[in-house]
Amino acid sequence: MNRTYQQIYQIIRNIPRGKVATYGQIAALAGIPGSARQVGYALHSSRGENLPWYRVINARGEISVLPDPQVADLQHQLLTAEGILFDHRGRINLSRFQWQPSK
DNA sequence: GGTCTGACTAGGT
DNA sequence: AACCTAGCCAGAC
Repeated sequence: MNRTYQQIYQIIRNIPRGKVATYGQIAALAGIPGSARQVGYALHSSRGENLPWYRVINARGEISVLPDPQVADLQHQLLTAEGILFDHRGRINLSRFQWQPSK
């Protein structure tokens, strides 16, 4: 595993309970702004890492289209269990629930 | 080593 | 607000 992936994982581990972060946000924090896709890839190849992967969502506040719909369902449950609310279209209010590091 | 794919995003329409 | 497009770059083949 390379250093960038480790940074990505470390950042995700820092997302506090009850908050979410976007792929692009994590990419920027990991020093690879504009490379949100790589964050998605890092997650995809991270099964086994001890990560709150479910706190990572896309920039529109939605659970991304995942390879496995059951995983998306699980993600929805886990977030709800932390007190994060979804609107009737399945979207999270980012201005309310997005993690604001160092602020 | 060229091409294609995709847990994405910002910007334009 | 929804849809389209170009840009993105690590893996898979």
